Amino acid sequence: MTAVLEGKLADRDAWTADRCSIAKALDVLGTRSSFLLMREAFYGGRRFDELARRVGISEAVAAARLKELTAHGLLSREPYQEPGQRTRHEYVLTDKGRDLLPVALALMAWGDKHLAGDRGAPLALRHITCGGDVAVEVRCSNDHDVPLDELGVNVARRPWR
Amino acid sequence: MTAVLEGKLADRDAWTADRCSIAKALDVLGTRSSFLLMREAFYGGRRFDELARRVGISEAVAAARLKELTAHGLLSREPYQEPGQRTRHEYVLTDKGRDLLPVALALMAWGDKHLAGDRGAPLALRHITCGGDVAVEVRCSNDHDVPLDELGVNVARRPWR
DNA sequence: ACGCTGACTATGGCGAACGCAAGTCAGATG
DNA sequence: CATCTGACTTGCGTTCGCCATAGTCAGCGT
Repeated sequence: MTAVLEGKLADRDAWTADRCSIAKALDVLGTRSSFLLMREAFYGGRRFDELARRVGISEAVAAARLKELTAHGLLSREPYQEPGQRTRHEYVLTDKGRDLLPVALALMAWGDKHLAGDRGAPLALRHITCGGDVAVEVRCSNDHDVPLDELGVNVARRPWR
Repeated sequence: MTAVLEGKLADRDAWTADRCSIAKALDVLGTRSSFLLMREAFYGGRRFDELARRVGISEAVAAARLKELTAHGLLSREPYQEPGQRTRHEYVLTDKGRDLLPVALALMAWGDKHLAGDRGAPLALRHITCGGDVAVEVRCSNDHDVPLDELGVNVARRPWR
């Protein structure tokens, strides 16, 4: 009951996962606090102290993580000004950051299913335009659900040059 | 461009994310090495030294992480015996571990899109029963794709008692 | 000019994660 | 019985992530 390694990959000793995108992604989102800051960004958090407080981390750590996240391009630091206030900076999601949504929701769904206590999932997700429930799915281009044992893994065809 | 917080959640200060399933999931999968061990399990890795070597971590760390992962029920430690060999233990995916597939694939997809170098994604995923390409999607029960700004977040209706 | 507030920066300390190197232990093999 | 191998364990030192406290700095309001 695992994925099916095809082609060159069939010989497990002939390749290493050193270019693995999962590993690279984990280098960027290495820490709990980074990921939780992204969660707050999804929920609409923007201001420095608000983000730090909601995630429950010290300001020093928040500053460090936000610096990393902006350096990696997941958030951008934008100046803004409320009337009668001095100019400040807010942290807003970039496209790159927004593309993490499936990761966040997949993790949430897994936690809901396997880690939530007696009270079940704390949050419910809804598609606001149609009211349907929202889920993360592994699907193929012919609209099948793909379970692990039907998942084939290949070396990508090298795009020429 | 964020999720839409509905109901009680609309007042951001009236709730905390302390029961957040994302945070709980990150407590279990807190470290890079835990997650990469799960990746290897998806690829079919089972034996201790094989897992440690492929992930690129020391045996001491592998032992510690595998102990955590089995304690949390993501892997189970099963005895097995190859002919002419002594009995050993292998680490196999449980249902709980297998359910992490969407998380792993979502992370891989994100890395492929945003972190892969010139050479693009290193691996290609295929549905072996139909040949279609595989992707992770955020979808609603009426089969719409759900982008972030159409995602409504509510307090879950408490299942009675 | 002075204070206030939001957004940080600096310092010190702790525990967790890790690598490396060495040691243990069980059981099949010779 | 001695050896060998896979599966760990132990010990040590380093780095990393984090907290707590205190300090800085910019500019709006008075």
